[in-house]
Amino acid sequence: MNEIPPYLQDLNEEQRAAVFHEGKPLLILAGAGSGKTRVVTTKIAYLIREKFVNPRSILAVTFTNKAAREMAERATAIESSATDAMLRTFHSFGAWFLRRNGEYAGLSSNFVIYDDEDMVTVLASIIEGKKKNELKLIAHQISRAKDYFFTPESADLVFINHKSEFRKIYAQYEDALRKTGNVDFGDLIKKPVEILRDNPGVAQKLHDRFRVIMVDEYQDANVAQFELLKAICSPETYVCVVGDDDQSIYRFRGAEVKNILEFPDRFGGADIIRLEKNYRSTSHILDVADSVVRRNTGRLGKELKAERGAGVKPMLAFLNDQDNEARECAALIDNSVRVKKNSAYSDWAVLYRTNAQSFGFENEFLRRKIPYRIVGSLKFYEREEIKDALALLSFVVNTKDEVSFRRVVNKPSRGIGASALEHILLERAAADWDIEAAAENSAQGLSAKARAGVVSFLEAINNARKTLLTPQQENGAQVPDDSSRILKAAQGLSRCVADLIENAGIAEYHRSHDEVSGETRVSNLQELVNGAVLYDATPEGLADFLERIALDRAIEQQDDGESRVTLITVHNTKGLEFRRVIMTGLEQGLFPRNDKEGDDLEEERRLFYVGATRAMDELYLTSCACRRVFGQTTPMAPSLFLEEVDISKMRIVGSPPYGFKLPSVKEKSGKAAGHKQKVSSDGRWRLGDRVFNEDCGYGEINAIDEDAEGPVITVCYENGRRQRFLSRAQSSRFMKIRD
DNA sequence: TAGTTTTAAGTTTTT
DNA sequence: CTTAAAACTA
Repeated sequence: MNEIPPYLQDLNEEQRAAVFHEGKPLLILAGAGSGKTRVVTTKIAYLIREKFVNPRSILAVTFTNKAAREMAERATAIESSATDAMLRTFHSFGAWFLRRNGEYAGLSSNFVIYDDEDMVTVLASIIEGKKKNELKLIAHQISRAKDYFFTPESADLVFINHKSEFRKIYAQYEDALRKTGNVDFGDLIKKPVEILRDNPGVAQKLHDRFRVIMVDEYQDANVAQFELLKAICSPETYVCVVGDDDQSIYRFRGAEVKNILEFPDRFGGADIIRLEKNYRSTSHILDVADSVVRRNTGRLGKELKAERGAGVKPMLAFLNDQDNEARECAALIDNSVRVKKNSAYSDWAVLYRTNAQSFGFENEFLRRKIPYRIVGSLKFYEREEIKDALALLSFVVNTKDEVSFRRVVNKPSRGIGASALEHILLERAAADWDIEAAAENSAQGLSAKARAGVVSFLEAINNARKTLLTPQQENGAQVPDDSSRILKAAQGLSRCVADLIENAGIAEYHRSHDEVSGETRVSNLQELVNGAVLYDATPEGLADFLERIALDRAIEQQDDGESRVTLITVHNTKGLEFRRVIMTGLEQGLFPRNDKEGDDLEEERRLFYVGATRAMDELYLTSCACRRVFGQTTPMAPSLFLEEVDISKMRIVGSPPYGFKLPSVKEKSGKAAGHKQKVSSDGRWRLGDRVFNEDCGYGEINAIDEDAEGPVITVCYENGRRQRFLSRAQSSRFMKIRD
């Protein structure tokens, strides 16, 4: 027996088996916190170091950029040459492939990637008289179709939308998209599969390059991604996928759990290794998470064993409203960091179901000076001025880009209205679908005003292109000495981007348009410019920059080493862990979302499971009695999950709203617990009495305390409000109702 | 036709 | 409370 190298020593038996495994395809079923990232990164290092596999022939695919980065970091820490392995998301791999082989699908290497909003613009250009919401739905369905690898001709398209109209629109959309020379997200997966299928030579080259392929979070792969995986694997490729069916949370995006179930069949009798030892969470936390997800039918089922002991019980807090929730979370964190020696802000994460919920926490944390960072929050790249600037850049890169052209041609106002626009676009057919050429050729059909506008637009584009192609000229640097190269590296693309935004009048447009918000918009543009600093001032550099933005919208958080609380959506936490986690907003309609049922409800349960299993030491759940929605306070019922959860493993604080019965829990705990009584000392009130109040409606007496001033009564109303009052101060506005 | 004011409608989750 | 569509004015 060979001696075991140190980096393999702390692995358990199953983990080690997974790392050493070779030959047949391998499916690793890895529960939450069972060390699967560790297995993948160790395996990469092991293959390079012990099996002399060329790092360049290893491909590891993940679902988020963050996961890809983390994986690269950890693998490189063990084996430095792992830096040459390719670690990408599925989409980023698809883009990488298409930049090199797009010609086989009629794409040039400078395509840009359309987001959902751009899809809607394309649809709007081919369909008349549909509202934006309808177009959004169609765009969504086209995305789904591509996730399932359906073409406009596929018979199965009826499962997405049964109308024959949809088939027609999908076909027209594909046609319009092709003319722009660009791709949407779905194409990044679908087109590579088609190219590999139709061009054996291309496939052969790829098969020669990648001998080892690993997929992380495999439960989130959709049908098209599964097809891509098959297409990049040859019989000689070693394939290893890692996943957990209980953590599949992207069904809405076409993820198919059956990819996991069918993997052994589809990949010729794969070996299966289960990792069922959880090293992350204490057992009470796991029990709480498991008690909810076990209600799901149709799961592989597994016993996750906690290796860390029982720990403290998770806490469930019933609170009044979202302001209360923000304050309580802030107080909890602040207190913990202040009091406990071993608690830092960075140990904490506040989880929520929707991005919109982050606002309340941000405000409160700012007020209390609690340092935080927000993960995700796509808002920045959705701002109008940013989209304008990016559209301008996209058009410079690809002058067939109709979506971007429409967006910026008349911004600032150049007198080019709808009719002029249509005229220019009609000229495209004679100009090989190049819009810039079409605009040049369209002069005679336009009004004098529009003609002048077109000239000024073309000028701006041309200037931009000149700067991009010959960026060094402005320095007059004949000798390419070190200092000019350093200068170029430091300025990168950002100078060109800044010039372009100025010259094309985007910045001026926003400055003059609205004095108040104009300045913020211009400073947002400046931030975009700063982001371009690392990229070359060349068309390729620009294309790289745009791709990064399209595929990885998480704003680069500067790591100043300060310890910060993490604010994050539950979806975004996948693959992360925190010592202390607060899952907020456990209310019916919010989490789980609106009356989800069947498979959708099961997905929400898995989401709960993912969130809860992020916690290592402490888990807190909050549920509010009411919440502001559309600016109006509306009553909320506690989440269904709070009825399903194993309550014996939790501590409860506060009392649930009117009418909600926790399964087998004694009355209420908390402050009043010590001197709780059935009847008030003045005999006026009885615990559990129904009462009516003009302002709040029906309610129930929830607690009776005795004070120096006499009895204090607490009422919970059906609308979620709660009220405390002195018995003797109560007037006739209150009516008692006997059962 | 471009820009503003009024009115109606509406909240997932992400590559 | 915010955003999109419709209606309106210069």
